[in-house]
Amino acid sequence: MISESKKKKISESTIRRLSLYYRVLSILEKENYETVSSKELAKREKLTPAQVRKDLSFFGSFGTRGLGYPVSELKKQIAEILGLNRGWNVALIGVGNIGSALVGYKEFQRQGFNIKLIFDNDQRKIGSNHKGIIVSDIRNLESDLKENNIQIVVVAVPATVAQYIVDDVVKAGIKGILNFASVNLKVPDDVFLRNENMSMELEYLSFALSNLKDVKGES
Amino acid sequence: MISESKKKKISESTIRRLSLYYRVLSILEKENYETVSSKELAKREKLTPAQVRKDLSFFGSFGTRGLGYPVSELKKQIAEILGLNRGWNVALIGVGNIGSALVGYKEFQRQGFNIKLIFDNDQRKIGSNHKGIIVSDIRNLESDLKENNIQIVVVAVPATVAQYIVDDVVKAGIKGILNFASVNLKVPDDVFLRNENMSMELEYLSFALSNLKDVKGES
DNA sequence: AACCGCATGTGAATCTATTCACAAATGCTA
DNA sequence: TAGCATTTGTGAATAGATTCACATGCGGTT
Repeated sequence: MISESKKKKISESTIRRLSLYYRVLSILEKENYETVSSKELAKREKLTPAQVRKDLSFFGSFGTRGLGYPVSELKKQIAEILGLNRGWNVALIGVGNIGSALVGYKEFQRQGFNIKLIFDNDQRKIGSNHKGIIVSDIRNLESDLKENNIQIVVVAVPATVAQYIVDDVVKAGIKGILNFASVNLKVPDDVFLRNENMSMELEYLSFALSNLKDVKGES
Repeated sequence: MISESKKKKISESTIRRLSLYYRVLSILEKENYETVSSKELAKREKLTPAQVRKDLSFFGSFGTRGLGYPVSELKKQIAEILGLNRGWNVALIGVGNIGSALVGYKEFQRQGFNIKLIFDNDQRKIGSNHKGIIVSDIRNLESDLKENNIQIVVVAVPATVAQYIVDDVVKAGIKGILNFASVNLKVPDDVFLRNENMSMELEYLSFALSNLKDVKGES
């Protein structure tokens, strides 16, 4: 909101680091820090101070020379940038292994992601109660998503059906999708799709352990 | 094993893309493709042909000019590079929401990651059976890890205790750790730590949806 | 009110990753 | 076996991200 002509494009890495800063700031706030330097912030997430300052500088100048950044204020600013304090209506599709875990995942609520609807196609699951939410029939997907003003959909269905599901999700006008299925989904250009590929990090470990020589480590 | 003096360091992005290639090749193999071009491979994971060729070229030359890459052979080669066909003994710590989901996550076994041990500190969970594995007492962590020749540990415990757990894991001589707790863990330089931060992707979506203008989308 | 120490904010320099572009090699066909 | 259509493999060029380095400005102190 601050700068009106922001034509600079922010890199993905910067955004991901904002998430990290946000997390650290939450902790610092609890530890009653008033201010924090880029040096300290960097140390806590194993980054460099210059990186921290550069990242933040894309969005404004939040610090005070000689002092550092005001913890609570900066946290608020980053929440604003990331859109975390507006609250998001989320729907989850698929109540299998991963789906069930996500329903109970506290971290999501904490960040303003509220799971409002859960879908499945299994008659035995439909109607059952998961943490206070009744599982809906996938056949009502499109209308339910619209009626409940859902903004983000989390897909946790088998890879074989994920594309069909996502096609329907897109039809319902959803613009943000988080996919846990291990498959590359096609969506229109105006839909944001992010993939959570849990095997990938294990495979990275596998590679690192198999090639100890030429690898640094750390995510 | 092929080249002896591989002093070139492979970038993290390249390794992550190898995972993607591996996934596509598995599918192509099932679809009975004999060969595949860098163009087709690229299309299936929304990358560029040059990127695919460059990535593979770091490890050798697997293709045939004019023809493309032999699907099964390349898949085998990538498995070798990533260390996927040797099989890994994995231990899971924490049988909460996420931990339970991971025990049943088929994708892991498929890639050669075999969960051999499960730990928890909750007396009600210890001794119980999860998909054929009896939950062990966290107090036996160090000895159990050693006795069972565990190579990779997956940490799915609350953020507040994750560092203590990891310290013990490191003491047991484990060199590969996958962390699901939302906290930055400290480990020695010779230990590979990867973080799976599930909120991060949602936060990215939140940012993208809040700033539709200056964002491209896609993970 | 002048000084000192500290830490930000940011252009410039460097380093890294991606893409380009083309020579080299292969299979196929006639 | 010669020619054509492909597609690899890779240096060189480009684009992008990170780090450097320092002028700038703030707070505290005397």
